[in-house]
Amino acid sequence: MHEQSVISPPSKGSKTKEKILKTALGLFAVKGYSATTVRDIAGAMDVKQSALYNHFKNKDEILETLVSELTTSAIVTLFADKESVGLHRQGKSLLMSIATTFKLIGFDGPNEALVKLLMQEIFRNERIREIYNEYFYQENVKKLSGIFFAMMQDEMIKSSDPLLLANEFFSPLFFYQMQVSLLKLDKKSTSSVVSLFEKHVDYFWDTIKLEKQQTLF
Amino acid sequence: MHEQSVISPPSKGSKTKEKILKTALGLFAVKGYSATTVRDIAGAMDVKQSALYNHFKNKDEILETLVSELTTSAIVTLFADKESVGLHRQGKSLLMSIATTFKLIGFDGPNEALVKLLMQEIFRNERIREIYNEYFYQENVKKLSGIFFAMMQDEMIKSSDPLLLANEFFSPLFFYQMQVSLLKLDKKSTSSVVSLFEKHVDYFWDTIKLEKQQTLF
DNA sequence: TCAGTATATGAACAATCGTTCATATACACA
DNA sequence: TGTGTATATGAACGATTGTTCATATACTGA
Repeated sequence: MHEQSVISPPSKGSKTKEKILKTALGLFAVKGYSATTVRDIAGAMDVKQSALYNHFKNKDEILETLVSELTTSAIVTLFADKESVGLHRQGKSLLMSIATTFKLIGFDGPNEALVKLLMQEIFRNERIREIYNEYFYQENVKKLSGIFFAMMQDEMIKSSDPLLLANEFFSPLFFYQMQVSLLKLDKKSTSSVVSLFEKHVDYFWDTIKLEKQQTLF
Repeated sequence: MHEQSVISPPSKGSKTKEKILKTALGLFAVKGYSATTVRDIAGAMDVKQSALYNHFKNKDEILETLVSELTTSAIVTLFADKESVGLHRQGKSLLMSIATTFKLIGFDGPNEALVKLLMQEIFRNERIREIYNEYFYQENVKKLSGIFFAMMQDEMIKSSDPLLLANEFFSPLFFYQMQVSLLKLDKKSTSSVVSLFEKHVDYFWDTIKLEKQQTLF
């Protein structure tokens, strides 16, 4: 997984390049891409703007690099890589861990910035829409569908449309995460929204669970 | 409800001013506010840019005017003005009409553009966040809470936290509406998402409804 | 018809934009 | 230590930005 040429020393890694990306991400998330100038980015890292062009051929390439990182970012991978088949057996606690992942993203600096960047540029940048739709929405909803389907077969939850269930579980999490982002911008309290993550899982599980007998945990 | 001063002739209404707003809204929705130039707006209505300054003192004022219109726009008023106390008696059909309102906004030109403008600028514009939060989110969730509370008292639905219910009902609608907007940008089919509006109401009502003949205690 | 007001024009402005490039400096390796 | 490569600098560029303003045109009411 070398990001550059094979010849370049592996110990290097171009520290400045990463600093540019980190700084640019922070600014893009706050001011938006087109309102952020190259001088803004350079100024924020105490460097002249011409220096950036040793690492990126232009401003667009900075955005594109950040966007590329989205595909492997934590904000699109809600499930641990386990890929285990029996994942659904965890039942409610699996749903809770997914909800927690959603929640934590809103409180982790870099990931929070990525979400803000995504939300601001998704209406203008087709590539971002692609990544969002394919890696974030479709992929996760599909996985959720599979999990709910398996839960139905194992008679853990009531029988219904797994895809609908996946959407119904997913969309409030997305919404609550956005609410948290917005509240934090105005330094308002997020506690009431934060509690909704857990309440959502509680409520959701209560509505889908099938008690054949009392065999919980 | 005079929009201007009391002295100005009521028959007037300044046709160009409205055309500017309409044109600007369309461009802001597609390119974003800061990427849209005054020349873009003027050019789109076949006029020189200096002409705009007879109607607005600067570019910001155009945005501010559009933002002000948000408060009275259809996208924030999900409920008919009826303010009737027995609204909750409509039961499921009330929820369905709210969902339909959400759905239709995504297919009505001006409202769709307003939604896109709102979503793009909400992270940068505190005023928009205020309006969104107060008029759109808080107001509607509060009304929904009241409706669900009344439904509980009338034993139409199961007893639970009305505010949580309101959020659980509201957030998927918001999410699905955004999905439709995104799909339309790439001219993709929206039918599968569109069907989720109705499915959401069906599913949601099924989980909350209380069948009278059921024995409690 | 004419005066007065409202709107549109064309040209220009200062500021800022992204980008280039010759040059200076720092750094790695022999 | 010296040499070559990578990175940073300063200055400048052409283009574009929002905005102003004197002037021209269109429109209204008497």
